[in-house]
Amino acid sequence: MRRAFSEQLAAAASASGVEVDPGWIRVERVPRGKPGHLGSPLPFKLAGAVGAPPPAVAADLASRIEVDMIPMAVEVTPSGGFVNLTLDLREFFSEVIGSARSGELGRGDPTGKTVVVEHTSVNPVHPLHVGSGRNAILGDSYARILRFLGHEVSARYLVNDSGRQPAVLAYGRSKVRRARPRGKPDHWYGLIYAAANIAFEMRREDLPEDRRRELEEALVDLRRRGGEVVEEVYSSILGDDDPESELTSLMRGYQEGRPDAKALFREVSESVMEGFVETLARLGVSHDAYDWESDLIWNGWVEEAARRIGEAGYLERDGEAAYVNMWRAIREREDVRRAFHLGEGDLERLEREGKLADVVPARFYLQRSDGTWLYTGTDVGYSVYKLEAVGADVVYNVIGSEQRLEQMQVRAGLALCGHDPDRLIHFSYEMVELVGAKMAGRLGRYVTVDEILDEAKKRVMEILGGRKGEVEAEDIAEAVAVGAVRYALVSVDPSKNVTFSWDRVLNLQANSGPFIQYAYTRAGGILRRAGGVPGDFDPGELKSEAEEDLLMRVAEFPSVVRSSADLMRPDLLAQYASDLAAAFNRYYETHRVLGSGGGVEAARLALVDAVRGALGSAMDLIGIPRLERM
RNA sequence: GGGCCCGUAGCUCAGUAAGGAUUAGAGCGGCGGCCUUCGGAGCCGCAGGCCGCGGGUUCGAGUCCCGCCGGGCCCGCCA
Repeated sequence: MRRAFSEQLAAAASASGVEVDPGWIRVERVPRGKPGHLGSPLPFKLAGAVGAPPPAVAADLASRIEVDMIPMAVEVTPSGGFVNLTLDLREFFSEVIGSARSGELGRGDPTGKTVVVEHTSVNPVHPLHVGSGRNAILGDSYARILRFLGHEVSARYLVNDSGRQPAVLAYGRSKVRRARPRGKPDHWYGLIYAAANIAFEMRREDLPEDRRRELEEALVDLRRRGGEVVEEVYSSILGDDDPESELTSLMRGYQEGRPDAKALFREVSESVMEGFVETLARLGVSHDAYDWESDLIWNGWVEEAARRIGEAGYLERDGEAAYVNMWRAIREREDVRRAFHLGEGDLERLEREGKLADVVPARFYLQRSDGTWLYTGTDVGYSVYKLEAVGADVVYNVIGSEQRLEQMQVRAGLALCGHDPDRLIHFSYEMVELVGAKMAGRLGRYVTVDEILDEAKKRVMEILGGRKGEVEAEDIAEAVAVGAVRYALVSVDPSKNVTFSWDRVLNLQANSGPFIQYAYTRAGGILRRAGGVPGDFDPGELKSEAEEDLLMRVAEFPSVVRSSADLMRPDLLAQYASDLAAAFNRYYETHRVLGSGGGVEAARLALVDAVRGALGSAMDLIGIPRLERM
């Protein structure tokens, strides 16, 4: 309908001598007090070209538009410099309500496109913290959104088990072979990893004094949390003759598939992953597949990628180490320039200003001189795997903004393997900071997703008091906690850094997950007490401003879903859900539904059901659990 | 040093993608009401803003362009 309106506007414009692209025309909701329902400021744009003042242009355009060609439209009126469209609200509402109630509003037909969303992908060396939580929740929400729009979505987790970090953990683990994990495995291994990592860093000869102090502080905290095990890992690595080369040989052994290394690494990584899966399941985050980095190496995908880059003529060696000659590639190939988002002439400009090295490092290393693969190398292999083995048309990598350069390098690698780099898209988000300090997994300093969920749940239990049976209270508290945490992490624009605050995450009032859940249960409550919604109703009975406003918001749902997908902004849906919940609460305070009688009651029940449908869909897309009672 | 991102009430954030019909909106915190016929995890009101600063483009700029200031990130044979 909006499209039909745009097309009519474009046709009218062309009749008066100006060609415009219908997609370029803005159509928005008309503010209160102005005529019509949808309006466009197009006349302002055209005024210059036509040589007439905007109101005259508006009148001219309005007179040329064929109202009959626009579904559900009754009238077109000029209003100042705007052209406004009046809808047949009865027909419009009847359609919106119908599709909102069935949950189909905004859902896309199958597109036949396969889309990979890689998200979470935390190295299995310490528990999930708020930062990884943001990734998991953004990624999971985005996967849900794309699925809703009709794409075949495969959500995937890259288990990074072959790099230096897992090797540090495995090495630390080897120092306390007999110890049995206590508590949740990812938390226990997190302590070992941090202890080992600190030991490695402490041995560096050029360690600056302030860094040493920081490490010592972290160690004190670790000892307090982990006791003997921490101490043993730390002191035995400090006492080793040459832990660096042992680490290297361990890593090489694993990448080559040596049985002893394999047993050690897999034991460690698999236990940590068990902990992750448990936490992610609590959050309602799911993956269709876990791809192990080591498998990609053993199955030859990584080697194959390197081979193709070599075949293309851009793989060079520095001893055993292998790297891509990026400058030559970017000079010679348009697709590699595109991988770095460089347009026509950008390269020349960078070269002229001597800034090429600042934007594009000359060498992109795939392999170390000891023959082991770097993360960057396996990532190129993985990207090829996603396109060829998984069959993705497009891949979204949900990865922190600090990996922006690496992601462009991988895109370049993909181009050199013969694929269009634009099929790999970096869904970037900024980091979560703690108030006083930065989070540092390597030092064991983080706020974990588990403790946030537990704390949120505890607070909800307090509010629930004795109101519910114990089992029911548990379930409700868990669902509310999940809603609170997910909302807190999904509701901020991914491009902004967020400072972690307990107040924000544990907020149960307006502008929160629980606020949305509450509005949803209220709507459900009305419908439940009514014992069903009459099949027949007349939307003409919905006459008040609040009702019109509420329905217009429901009607906006499809375009919000579309925007959140196109812009990679799941937060738009969180905002939408919160606004719709608030509008519903206001409506609830001022309009009695049950007992309003006859046709009015039937229409209001249908409206409530429509709100419940749209709100429920929005909640599903950002993973806020629907609750019937709370 | 260079590149990318961010800078809106005391605090946490919407609004910037496609500049428009507002008087720039929420929440938290503060103050005051609704002392609950559909569930009060709610609703209503008050106080609180040179939209970082300075230029420019435009009929119109929080939104676009340029410069500056402040914060974050990247520039590893780490991930």
